[in-house]
Amino acid sequence: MTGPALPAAFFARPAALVARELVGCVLTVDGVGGPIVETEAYDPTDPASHTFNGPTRRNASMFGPAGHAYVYRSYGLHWCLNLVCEPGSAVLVRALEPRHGPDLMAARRGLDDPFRLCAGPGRLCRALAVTDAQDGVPLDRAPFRLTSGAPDGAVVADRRIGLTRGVETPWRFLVAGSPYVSRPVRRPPRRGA
DNA sequence: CTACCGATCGCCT
DNA sequence: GGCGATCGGTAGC
Repeated sequence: MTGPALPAAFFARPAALVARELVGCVLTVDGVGGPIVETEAYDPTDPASHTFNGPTRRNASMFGPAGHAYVYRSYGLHWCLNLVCEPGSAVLVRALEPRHGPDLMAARRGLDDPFRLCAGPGRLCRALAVTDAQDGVPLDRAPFRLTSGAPDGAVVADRRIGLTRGVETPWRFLVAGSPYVSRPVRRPPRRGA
């Protein structure tokens, strides 16, 4: 795991672009993590986004500087990690390949299956020990490390998961055929995509 | 394999 | 007071 950290300028762009390019990049927290295989994009024009109705206490980090974390609690139980892009926009990190520190991840998750360890935003945060303690924290320094990398296969766009609004927006990006994603592609990739 | 359900709580209406 | 960018267990096909 070497190379420079992704700069803030990488993030200060439309979330869908950043989400697409983040697939293949290597994310670790205190050295634990691996290559990102699945992301989702959210922006303020999107009814599924936490920022759709403007700034609130919870989403404050999403209106903060690009290249910082936005961590929120989901369903009162789980933490979910986002990477802040343009104001009010962010990329949800949904899955990664548990390449670095798999034993620690397995211990934190109480489970052994490498294909389930980080397959889903809540599972990933549990495995990487991400909580609201990281909300608003910059991504270019400890405990985070985020470096560029090539995806292990073709990146395809698909509908996002678990939404009731904005369901048609194809802003989920994943490595086609990867066994580490939370769910396989629902809608086949369009030719040329 | 898919489907449903309960857990649990901060946020917003 | 209702609801959700989820997960894991259980039931059923």
